[in-house]
Amino acid sequence: MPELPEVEIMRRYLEAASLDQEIQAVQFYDELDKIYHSSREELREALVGARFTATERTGKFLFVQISRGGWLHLHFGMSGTLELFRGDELPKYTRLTWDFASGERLAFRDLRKFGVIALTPSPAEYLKAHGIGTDLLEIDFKDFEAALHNRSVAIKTALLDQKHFAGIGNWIADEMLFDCGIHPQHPCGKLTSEHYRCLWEAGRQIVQTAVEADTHYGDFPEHFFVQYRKKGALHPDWPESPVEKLTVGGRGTFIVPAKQRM
DNA sequence: TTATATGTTCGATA
DNA sequence: TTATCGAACATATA
Repeated sequence: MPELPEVEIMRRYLEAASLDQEIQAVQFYDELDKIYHSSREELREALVGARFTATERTGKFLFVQISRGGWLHLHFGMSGTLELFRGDELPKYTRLTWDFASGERLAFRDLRKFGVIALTPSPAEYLKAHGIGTDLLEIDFKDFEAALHNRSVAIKTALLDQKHFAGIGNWIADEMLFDCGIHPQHPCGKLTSEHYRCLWEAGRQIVQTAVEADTHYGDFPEHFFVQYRKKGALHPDWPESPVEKLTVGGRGTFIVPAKQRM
């Protein structure tokens, strides 16, 4: 579930669950070591006996400051999530736990193992090394437009690219394009300034609404496209134009054909 | 059995 | 050198 709003909710959850608690142990449950981008030894050494003291987030990239120095980076991939628990019964798909002196344990769960757990000297350094742009809520319209206006790729592909602005994922991209009545395969650079303006505003509004609803889809407004994001579904504003599925940039993409013409 | 899933990275190609 | 495309990654479920 992790796009910008989901990661923001995770950031708040992690703060509430763990800030300023002593980390008594770190335990590893991914036998492939797939998601540990720092070694087990480095992670243990950096974290055991330390505390988390602050958090930061850019797009889908979460960072946790370590009292002893340095930062921990968390990325949730396609299926990562955090869950607080107690005792020996691990939540399903737990890949790592931080065990606090209080007896509470924080699990990093991740069915598909596309997540990342890594040490880094600072968020800025990590983001620069990975070519990640400004958070979607931070970028101003001028820079947003500049990042899009001279490109030839499909607009949806450009929205999903984290290089210039970060945080948009598959469902938010579809939501933005639906809001603005833009076909996802429309060449990015051929849109008008009004289109870019609409996308910029829609992106901010969608993210803010999703965060306010705790990313619980059931609490989203009825007109949110994500609620009808499946083949054949009928959006209440377009009952005569069933949702169609296509593939754009290798990603499943849903549109209301009558509203989103090329 | 085959396709798909809310993401990123890497190699090939233009 | 830069931009774009497609496959790959690991696992469960329809």
